[in-house]
Amino acid sequence: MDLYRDKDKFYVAVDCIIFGFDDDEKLKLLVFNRKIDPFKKSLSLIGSFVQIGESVSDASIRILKEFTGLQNVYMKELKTYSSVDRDPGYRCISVAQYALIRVNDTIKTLVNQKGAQWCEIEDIPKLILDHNEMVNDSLKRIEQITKFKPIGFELLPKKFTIPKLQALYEAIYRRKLDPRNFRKKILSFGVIIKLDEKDKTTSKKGAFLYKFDHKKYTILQESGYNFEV
Amino acid sequence: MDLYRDKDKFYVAVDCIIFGFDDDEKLKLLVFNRKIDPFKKSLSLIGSFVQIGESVSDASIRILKEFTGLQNVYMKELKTYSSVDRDPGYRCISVAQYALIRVNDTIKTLVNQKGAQWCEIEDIPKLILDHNEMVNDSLKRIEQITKFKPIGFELLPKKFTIPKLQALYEAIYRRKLDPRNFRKKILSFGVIIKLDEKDKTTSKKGAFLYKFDHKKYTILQESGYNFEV
DNA sequence: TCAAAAGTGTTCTCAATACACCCATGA
DNA sequence: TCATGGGTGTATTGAGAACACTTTTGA
Repeated sequence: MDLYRDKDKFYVAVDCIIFGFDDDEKLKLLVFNRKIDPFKKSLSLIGSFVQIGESVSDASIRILKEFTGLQNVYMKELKTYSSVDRDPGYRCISVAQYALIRVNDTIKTLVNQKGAQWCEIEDIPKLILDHNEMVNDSLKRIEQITKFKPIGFELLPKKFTIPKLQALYEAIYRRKLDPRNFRKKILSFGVIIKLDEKDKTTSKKGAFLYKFDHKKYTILQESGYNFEV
Repeated sequence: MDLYRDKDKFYVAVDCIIFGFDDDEKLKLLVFNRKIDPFKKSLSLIGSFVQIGESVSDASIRILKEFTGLQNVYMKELKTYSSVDRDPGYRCISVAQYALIRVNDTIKTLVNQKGAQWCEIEDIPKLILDHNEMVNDSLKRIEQITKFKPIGFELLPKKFTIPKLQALYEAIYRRKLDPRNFRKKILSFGVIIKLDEKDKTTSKKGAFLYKFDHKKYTILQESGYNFEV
């Protein structure tokens, strides 16, 4: 006996809003150039159908790995998109997930091989279905979260300078920040460690490199210092 | 040709975490006494399968109306629960939604007729599947949101006193608040209007009644005063 | 020597907190 | 008249915002 036999079933998809940060200090979005139907030759987020033997989050981890080779990425659920007519072809519910990654050459190569590309946040093209809405909703969410949680470290290399970190936050907030206040606030979190090296690629004087203190961050989080939204 | 024919399909459910606030100044959760299989005689959240012709949010509005008679309720998506083994019987993805409502006698009667009941937040029984997890996640979320958004008004009658509103916030935060500071902060939002009436049911002196200024609230929200998380 | 980015300190304002007494009234 | 809950004001603290100059060094 199937108790649920008269219930409707749905295709369930995940769509990933993947933000990348590169040396050019601009926030980018990963978009996919569709080579097959449906929506051949259009742009979309990267996504996939959820398979019966995986959770929604498993599915998003799977496709993120496929397109970028990355695992253990900062990725969170945004919300579900389920309007009856959101996909005119098929009744499909999508769970949007946003992720933040640091872009390097390996990733760039893989992304290209997969037929995807990075586009600038200030200049996002028309995407299929409700994907532009998903991007806008994610941007809002990330702005909110960075107010309470030092989130940007996922997007930077292991060693980074404070001016680089500031550039990242400016890209996320889309406005300029005061360098003195920014430095003060970031250091007050107490989760970055100053190194003895300098990065001289962007100035003659050179800027000190820092690293993220994962241990301290974990301890802070666990001791009730709750950033999470 | 069905492009998606080889893709898996899922039962999709909504489960509603409905918080109610009553004259006894305690926050309550609406739970359902299951009279049929699966999980006959267990307690669960109220929920339903999403139907092919409705969105997830439509489904939650539908069942909230069925159990409480209410429409236009403050209800938000929490997140999806999709572990492969979350429901041992069937592969089902659930989207949890939380809602805040004010309890009155009409609602109490309807809730009882439907085989549901209110239980105190401090003393939530074992619920089926991952429903206890959903409740805990909602409580955290609501606590977060009330920090930035004057949310509690949904839970009070049209006319209310400041001490009542404070009792509600104390129920949500599960701690005592200072009456002077609370009053100052609430009034500083500028979204409640003092009336000429007093409520004398809880004290001899009586407390002034206030009403929520929906117009002003909407204007504030629209003019970029973004409370939303 | 100078252009260009890195680094530093102080003041001001505002919001959050802590805290104690008077008021009005029905019983 | 008094017990009960309603209502008010002030001082303190800390975080965030505004703001200008010095340092370093390769070109």
